[in-house]
Amino acid sequence: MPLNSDPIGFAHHDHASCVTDAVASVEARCIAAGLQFTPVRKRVFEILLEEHRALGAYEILDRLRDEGLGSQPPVAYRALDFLTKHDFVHKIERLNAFIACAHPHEVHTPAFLICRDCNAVAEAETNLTQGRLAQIASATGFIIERAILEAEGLCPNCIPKSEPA
Amino acid sequence: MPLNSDPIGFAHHDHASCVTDAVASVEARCIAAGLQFTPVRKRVFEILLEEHRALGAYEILDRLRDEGLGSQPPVAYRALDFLTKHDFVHKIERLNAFIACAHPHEVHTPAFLICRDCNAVAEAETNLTQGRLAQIASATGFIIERAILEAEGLCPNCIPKSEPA
DNA sequence: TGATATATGTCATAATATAACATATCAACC
DNA sequence: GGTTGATATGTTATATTATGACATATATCA
Repeated sequence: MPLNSDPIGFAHHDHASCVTDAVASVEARCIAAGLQFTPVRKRVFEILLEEHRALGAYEILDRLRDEGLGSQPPVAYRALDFLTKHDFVHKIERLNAFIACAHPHEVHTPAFLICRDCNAVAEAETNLTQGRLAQIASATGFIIERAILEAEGLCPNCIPKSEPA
Repeated sequence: MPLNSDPIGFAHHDHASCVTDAVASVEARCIAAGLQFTPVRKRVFEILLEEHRALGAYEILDRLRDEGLGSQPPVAYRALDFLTKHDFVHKIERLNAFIACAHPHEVHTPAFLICRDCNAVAEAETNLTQGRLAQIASATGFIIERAILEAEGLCPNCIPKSEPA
C-alpha cells in the first residue's frame, strides 16, 4: 500500500530549515549522550524529515539502495531501531510505518492523528501518562515505560471527499 | 515469538463463567444489529476468551485447523476483521496480536498495558477522546473515529525479575 | 596497540497479511 | 418455493513486514 503524499500535520508549512535544524539537534543530542549518529542512521533520519510523512521500512530501504547506502532489510531496520529507541523517530503501529518526531526534545508520549483515507499523520503532544491512565497503572502495579496513542479518522483534507454534498 | 501465558490483567480471576457470558452478550448484540455471528467467528471469539491473552492470527488459525474449522490465513483474518470491526476483539498493534474485549459494551477507546517481559496485556477504559486530544483534534479539524492507547512497561509479575535484589 | 564493544554487509528465512476468484450460504422479496 | 443480491467461506498464491545468523569492519578506550 502506498502511503500518503501529504505533508506533516494537515497543513503545509515552510519546510526549508526544519530538516537541517532537526538533524543538527539530533546530532548534538547523540554527541551529548555518547551515541553514534552514523551515516546510515543520519540518512534515514533525513529521509524521514524530507518526506515529512510516514514511510514503510522498505520505502526507506529503496531510497538507501538508490544512494548506495545499503540494500538489505536489516540495514534499514537497524537504523530505525536506533532512531525509534531514542525517540528521534516514531513507529506508527497502525501503518507499520515510521515518521520523524515532530518534537525534537526529550522522551515523550506522542499521540498521532492518522487519516484513514490518505494516511497523513499528525503528531500531538500529550500528558497521557500523567492522567487517568497513570492512576490505573499505579493501582495495578504496572510500570509504564513508553506509551503511544494512535487515533484514526479523517483529516481536514479528506473530510470533504467523504461527505460529498 | 510465543506470546505470554499469563491470564488477563495481571491477577488471576474466576474464569468459569466469563466465556459463556461474553459469548451470550455478543450473540445478543449481533442479533440486535443484524450481524451474522457465524461458527468461525464465534469460535475465534471463544478461543480468545478462553486463552484470555493476546494471540497472533496464526496461533488462532492453528486452533481452527485442529478443530477442522479452516486452515488458510484468510479464514482467521476475516473472522478477526469482523470481531475487531465491531469492537468485540481488539488488535494490539504493538504485538500484532488480538485479544477479546474486556468491556463487552459499546464502542469505546481502549487502553492497554502491555508487559514487555511476558507480553501480558491488561485492558483499561479511558476517556481519551474527551480530553486534551479531542481539543487538539477539533482545533485541527480532524475527526477521530477510533483510538487506541498502548502503554508498554512491566507488569506486577515481572517487576521482581527485572529488579533482582 | 590490543581488547572489547558497537555497527555494518549479506544471505537466508520467518512472521504477518492480503489479492483474487470460485463456491456456498443467507436474507428478502416476488 | 424459487430467484436474486448480498454476505460469508474455501483455496491458491503471493505480498508485505521483520528477524536470525554470521562474517567483517569500525569505533572506543584502557
